[in-house]
Amino acid sequence: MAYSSDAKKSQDHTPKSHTKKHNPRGTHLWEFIRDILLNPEKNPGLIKWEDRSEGVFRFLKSEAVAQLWGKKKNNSSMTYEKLSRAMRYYYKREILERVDGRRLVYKFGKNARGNRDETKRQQKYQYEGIVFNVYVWKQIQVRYFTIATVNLSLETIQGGPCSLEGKEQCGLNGPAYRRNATSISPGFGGGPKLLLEDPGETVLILQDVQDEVRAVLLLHGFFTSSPVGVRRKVTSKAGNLKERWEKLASPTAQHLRVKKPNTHMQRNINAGGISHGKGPPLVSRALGLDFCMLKFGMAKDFSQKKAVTTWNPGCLWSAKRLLHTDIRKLEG
DNA sequence: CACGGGTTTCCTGATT
DNA sequence: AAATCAGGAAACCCGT
Repeated sequence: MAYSSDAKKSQDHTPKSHTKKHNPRGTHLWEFIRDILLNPEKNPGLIKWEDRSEGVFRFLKSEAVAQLWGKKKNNSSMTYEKLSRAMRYYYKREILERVDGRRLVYKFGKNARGNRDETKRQQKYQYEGIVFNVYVWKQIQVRYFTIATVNLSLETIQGGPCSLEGKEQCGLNGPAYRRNATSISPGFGGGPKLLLEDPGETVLILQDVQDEVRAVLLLHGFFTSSPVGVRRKVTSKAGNLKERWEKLASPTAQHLRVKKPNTHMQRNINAGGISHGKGPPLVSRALGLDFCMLKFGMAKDFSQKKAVTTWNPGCLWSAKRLLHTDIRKLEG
C-alpha cells in the first residue's frame, strides 16, 4: 500500500504564456528525455544516442535518470521501474516505438514532434521590406544546418552546410557551392544570411535577394519549445565561414541541385529528389529525428509585401534521408 | 464537481 | 538472481 501522498501542493511557477494543452510541470516525460539527449552539458552519461538520425537512444544510468525525472516532478520516489511504465505507454501513442530485444533502448516515434496547433502558429511570418523573417522556435537547438537557395527561373541552386554554435552569423553561400554566377548572390556581402543573434533564437534573413528566389533551410536539431515570432534588423556582416564550409563540405548541395525544369512559382519543384509541394503550411518539429526543413519563398514583386511561402512536411523525411550521411558525419 | 490526459503506483508474469 | 520488459488496473494531479 502506501499512500505516499503528502508533499503535493503548490505548483509554483506559472509564467504567463498560456500553458498549452495538458502539460503538467511544463514538460512531458518524453520531452524531458529528449532534452537530456540534447544537452551534453546536462547529460553526464545518463542517456546516449544509439542512432540519432533514427531517434534511437539508450539509458546508461536508468535510475539516475529516474531520479532526475522525479526531481523535476517533485517526486523523490521515482524509479526507473515507474518511469519505464510511462515510457511504455508512449508506444500506443507512437511517441515512442518499440525496440525489442534491447534493454534500456527506446526509439522516438513519429508523434514525438509538434502538433497541428503549433503548425498553425508557425504560419505567421513577417515581411518587412526585403527582410524576410521566418518564424522559428525559440531555444531551437540547431547544431548544423544546410541552406540551399534556388533560383527557379534559372533552375539553379546553391547552398551548403554550415554549423551553428551559439551566436554566429553565417553567410549562406560559400564559395564552394556557387554553381551559377547568376543565381543568388555570393554569401559574403549582400547575399542571404542566416543570422543567429541569440543562442535561443534563430532568425532567417534574406536581403538583396532576386526575384523568384526560393530557399530551403534544413535545420538539424531539436526544437525544444513553442514557436515564437521574431523580428530583426538586417545586419550585414560577412562572417568568415570559408574554413567551416570547407570543413563541413558535403554532397548535400549537390543533392539539392534542381534537376527538373520548373519556372512556375506555384508548381512544385524537385530538388534532388526532394519534393517541394504546395501542401498545407507546416513546419514540423522533428524530435528524436533531428531536423526540420523549412521552405520559403519570396514574392516576385517585393512591393506586394507578401511572401510566397510554402511548407511541406513531406520535405522532412526525404530531406532526412538525403542528409542522413551528412548528419552522421557531422555528429561524428 | 466531472472529466480527460498524462503519468504514477503496484503488481503478476515473462525475458534477459 | 537481479534488472528489465509488458501491460492491466487504478490512483493521482492538474487544467478545463
